[in-house]
Amino acid sequence: MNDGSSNTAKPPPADCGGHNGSFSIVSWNVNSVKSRLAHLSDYLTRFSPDVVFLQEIKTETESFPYPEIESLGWTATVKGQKSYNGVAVLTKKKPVLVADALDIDDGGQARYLETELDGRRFICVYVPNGEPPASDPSSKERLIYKEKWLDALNGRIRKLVADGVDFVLGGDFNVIEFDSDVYDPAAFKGSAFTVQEIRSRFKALYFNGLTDALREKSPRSPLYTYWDYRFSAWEKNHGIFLDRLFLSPYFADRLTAADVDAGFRALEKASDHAPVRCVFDLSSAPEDVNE
Amino acid sequence: MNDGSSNTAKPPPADCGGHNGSFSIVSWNVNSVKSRLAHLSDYLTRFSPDVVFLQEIKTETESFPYPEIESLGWTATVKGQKSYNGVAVLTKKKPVLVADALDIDDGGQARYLETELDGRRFICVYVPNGEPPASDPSSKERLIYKEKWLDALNGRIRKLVADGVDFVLGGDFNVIEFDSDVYDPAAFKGSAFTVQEIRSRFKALYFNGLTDALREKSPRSPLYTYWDYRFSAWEKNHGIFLDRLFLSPYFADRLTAADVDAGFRALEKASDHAPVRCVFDLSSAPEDVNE
DNA sequence: GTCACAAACG
DNA sequence: CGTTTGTGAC
Repeated sequence: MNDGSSNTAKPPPADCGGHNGSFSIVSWNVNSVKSRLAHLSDYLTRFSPDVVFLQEIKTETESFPYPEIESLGWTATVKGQKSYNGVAVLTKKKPVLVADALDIDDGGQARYLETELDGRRFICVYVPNGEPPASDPSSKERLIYKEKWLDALNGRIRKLVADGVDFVLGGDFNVIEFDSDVYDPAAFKGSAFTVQEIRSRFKALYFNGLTDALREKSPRSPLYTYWDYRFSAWEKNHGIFLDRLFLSPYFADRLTAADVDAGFRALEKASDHAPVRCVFDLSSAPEDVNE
Repeated sequence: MNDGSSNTAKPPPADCGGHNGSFSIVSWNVNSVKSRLAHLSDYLTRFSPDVVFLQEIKTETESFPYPEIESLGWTATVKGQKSYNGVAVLTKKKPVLVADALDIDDGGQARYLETELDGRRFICVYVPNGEPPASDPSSKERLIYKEKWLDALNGRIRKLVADGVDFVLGGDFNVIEFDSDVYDPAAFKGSAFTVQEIRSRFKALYFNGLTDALREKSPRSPLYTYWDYRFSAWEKNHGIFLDRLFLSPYFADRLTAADVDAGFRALEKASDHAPVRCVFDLSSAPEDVNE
């Protein structure tokens, strides 16, 4: 069984929220921001993250619960869509909206949001799932879309790196990088989460010099961020590592901690994803700079 | 505006629940017993009624929430149906199921439940609405069904009275007896709630010597038990008196109180009907017996 | 299993 | 407005 005790949500350390140079960023696939408003408000109040990436808000931009989020002290930059997908970036100061889509012809699916604040980019992504619909299990259409989407993301990231931009790229990547990232690798063999066409495009992100914050710092093993609602997946700890925080070198050098707040998956009416968080010390030059 | 303050739910008097001969019966159209389980549990715990008539439980007999009701100390006798209608009688001791339908050919709509306990009958009814469907506003089919149903009910009641059976007949009668029983009589003129064919059949119940407990004892004026979910009907007190408790002479002679618990209509996620209650003193012979 | 949505009903 | 049912998604 899984009670999430090793990662149950707890009060923030005193240096959270930007004091003393501490800076924290969270990514959370909330599976409907309206249904998750109580949990999200609770998270914001307790951890006071500086930047929050939300995926699957499942509402249109105009219907985002701005009043509730703003009353807690955050401003929301939103790319919404009816029923499906939808991403948002919450920040304490109003950012510049750099882009609300990748350069891809996908009928305007709300999966990408790039914001800039104090010269840094905060990029929220919801990578396509890629599995065929139940009505047409042999269709490759969604897989091809996922491949194209990851190609476009790699193109964008390559450009930011080339331009020397400091950024954090977080979200639900819908990729199982290693067999050890899923409770039952055999069950996902050949799926859009594991096939070579997808894994290779995912790994290309690293070639741009990015660091996976959770892989770097989280003590959790196995490192899961998603547990299906069905089949008692949470109780059996049948999870998958899907949610990621990728750091450009500037942020990677200043990373102090990263973890999965699995306690939020244990709550009543939880999202099927837990929030993932990374913490930075932005107050001083990193240790290795002086070596 | 309507805050229900004159009838807000309050703790029961010390003699509730069968102590000292006090005996109480409630009728409540819950509009889905599953959706109303919290309110119903609250009601049962606070008022401890001896008999409860539920209408519009909107679930099949097997899907009734027996565990929750039984854990509170009641046994449920249920005539359920998928999606629509459905009636139940809750009692503290297991009753005999006398009938779960009237003698009428209606495709088995779950609208009638007659139980016997300690030689008394407790009869729960959900009278057909009778209004035509929106798709065919001139259809008389449902009105005719309502007429037939009330005829069958009258036949049944006549027989019980003739047999000298003591009983309480409670439920949602879907009849506006007098123009003063509705906030806007003009709006219901010619409707299946008020037309002569229905009112005359409804009034025939009285000819069997029954007493309307609420009309007899409730201080409420106007006496409403239903407020539409739409058009802010509750806030404007645009109500209708639809839910009734009819008493055979034995019960009428021992009636001590009857009222509408409108406070339950004021709650969040309320049913559109309030529970109606009558209280008896069954410990001694009634006053007028010795006169 | 938990979402969102669209009908139908009252 | 607030139920139920059905569909589709993940």
